[in-house]
Amino acid sequence: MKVSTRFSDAIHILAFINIYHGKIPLTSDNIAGSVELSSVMVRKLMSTLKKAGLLETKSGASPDPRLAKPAEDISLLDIYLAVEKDKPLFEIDYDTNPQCIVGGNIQKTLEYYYQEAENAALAKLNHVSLADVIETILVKQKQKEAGIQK
Amino acid sequence: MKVSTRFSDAIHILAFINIYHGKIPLTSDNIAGSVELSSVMVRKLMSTLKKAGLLETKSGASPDPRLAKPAEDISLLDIYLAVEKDKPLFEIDYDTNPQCIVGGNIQKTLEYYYQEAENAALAKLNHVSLADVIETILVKQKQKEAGIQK
DNA sequence: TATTATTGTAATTTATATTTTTACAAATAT
DNA sequence: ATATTTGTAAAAATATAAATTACAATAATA
Repeated sequence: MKVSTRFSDAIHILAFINIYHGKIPLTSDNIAGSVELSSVMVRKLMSTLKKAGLLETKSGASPDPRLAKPAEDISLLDIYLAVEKDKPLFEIDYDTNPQCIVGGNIQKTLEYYYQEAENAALAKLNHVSLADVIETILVKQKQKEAGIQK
Repeated sequence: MKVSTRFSDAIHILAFINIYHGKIPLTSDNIAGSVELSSVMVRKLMSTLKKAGLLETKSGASPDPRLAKPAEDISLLDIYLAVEKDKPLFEIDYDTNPQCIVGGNIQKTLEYYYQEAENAALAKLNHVSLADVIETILVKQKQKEAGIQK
């Protein structure tokens, strides 16, 4: 399939809103111009983030979206779970021959080991806040402006 | 896109070969019957596993594929890297507006944090061997035969 | 109050990743 | 020799995500 960049784009949207709040009108069109996504996709993602309690938005003219809580209190895991729900990090093939010893037991076996790996990754995401991401973005921008290549 | 189950299927194939070696003819067609995958896909995956040094195969009639080393010495990470190569666990949207502070710096920022999370997951996979997986499958099969539901 | 800008959401279309199918030359056992 | 099977490529089918189109609902403002 097409590769999904929902998670990456959701972080982008929240960082953009936090950085540009009060500086430019935060319409879905302006945000879409930075993410280079259709404004409909931006609104869909924002709707999802709103339902997850990470974002507050308004309908109609002069919208003014803002983070529902401080960027320090939003972890990358919060954002990941908001947009990916229970999508597994490692996919399991559930369409196997149940008559076979392997085909009949591989799913539950892999579920266990995959879960361990997934938990380790999500725990790391839980230790990174949106504020960390924004700070890193701003540092990289200053480095760029100072002519420092990395 | 269609969801890829390459990793899951590759583990299945290796476990199947290990368990049924010497018991039934290990043709790609027989293996495909357990994985419920086309025999062409099975041969492709086996070809990939062979190139990665995990499997030994023969062409022609009476093929006799076998693990290239003991199942204890093959980790799930070895298999993952063989079939997924450098495919990232978390996708980054590289198509953003480079003129924007966020769009111009988000990729390198996320690469860093995503890498930490990915490494944590892959480290867990590195601690699980194909032998562990096979043992778990055989235990689950015995439980099933004993009428124990889990 | 009428007008304008924008959101929120659904339906359709398009793009693209993955698997399946088809095909066949090459390899090997019998 | 013949039959079986691999290894691999090309084309078709399938699945999922994003883009596009459309429009009613909402809210600012002239």
